Amino acid sequence: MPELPEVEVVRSGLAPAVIGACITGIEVLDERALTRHSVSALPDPAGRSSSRAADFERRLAGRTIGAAVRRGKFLWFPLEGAEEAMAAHLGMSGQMLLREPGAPAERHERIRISVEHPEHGELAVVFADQRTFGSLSIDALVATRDGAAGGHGDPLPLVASQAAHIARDPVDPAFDERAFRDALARKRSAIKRALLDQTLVSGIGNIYADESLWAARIHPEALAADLSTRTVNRLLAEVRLVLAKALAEGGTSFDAQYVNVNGEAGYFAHSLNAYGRTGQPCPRCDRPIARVAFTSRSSHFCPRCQRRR
DNA sequence: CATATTTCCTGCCTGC
DNA sequence: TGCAGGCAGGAAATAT
Repeated sequence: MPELPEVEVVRSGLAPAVIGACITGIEVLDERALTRHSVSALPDPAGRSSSRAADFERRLAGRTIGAAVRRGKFLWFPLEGAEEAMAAHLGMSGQMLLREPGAPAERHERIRISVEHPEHGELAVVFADQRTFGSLSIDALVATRDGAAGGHGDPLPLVASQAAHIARDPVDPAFDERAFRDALARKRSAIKRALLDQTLVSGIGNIYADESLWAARIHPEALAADLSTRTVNRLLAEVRLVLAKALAEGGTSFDAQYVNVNGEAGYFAHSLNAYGRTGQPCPRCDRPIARVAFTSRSSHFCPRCQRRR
């Protein structure tokens, strides 16, 4: 559920609080929140335990955060004086919350990182995650293939290794539209599946895929390769409009799953035209929105506005 | 090689 | 009131 707009709300909310802050404490309450963290190949100089939690804590303690960066749904926080970053993926239900030092544990709190900011003083950065699909990690920073900035939030051409294999997102100035069109032309799968393929374009999940296809009047099961260049361009334009509008409204919140760093919900759920509106009238033509199974999830679309062609 | 399916997880909701 | 089953789904792993 946290897709590009929601992750960007988190990034921009965290940025002023953590950039320039020194990490003074790390508490790993649930090691499942470190499933994507690889224990360093280098031996611990002090010969301490090499559990995920111990390795994560050791490599983070005393470090200063230099930036807050996002590509698609991936976040990372470069650590000053190191070729690595703390990376974060919110998965389905991950939250990053800013709390006062000593604040009581959040429901589903997995990791707490205490920081000391030169201007804002002490703060707690809390990673909470109900469904545990999200995770934090220490990640190497690697050079970008195209030499452009790694993501939004840092001009350096470096990207967290976990996010290095995914495509840039559609709001990235260095997003390669031609490469995207060419990749779609070679795909034998449906356009909906292609929109969710983070190696083609990143940041889009089930909600914004359905909303973008509705806006562009494209059937989710239309074959990607069948779309004309003009249609793909229209789709990209609608994707960008939908993402920008959702960001402006603070993201989509259905329940307490997605919230900003202060625990507040976004408003975009009220602006959805197709997603989750099965049986309700299409805002364009009043025909009931249809729902079809799509792997283990659903696609929502208007059978009149979105013809398979 | 490309594409499709399975897996991880918890909490809410529905139906019996 | 209880409880099984369905559903939500990002991305890596596994299967076709």
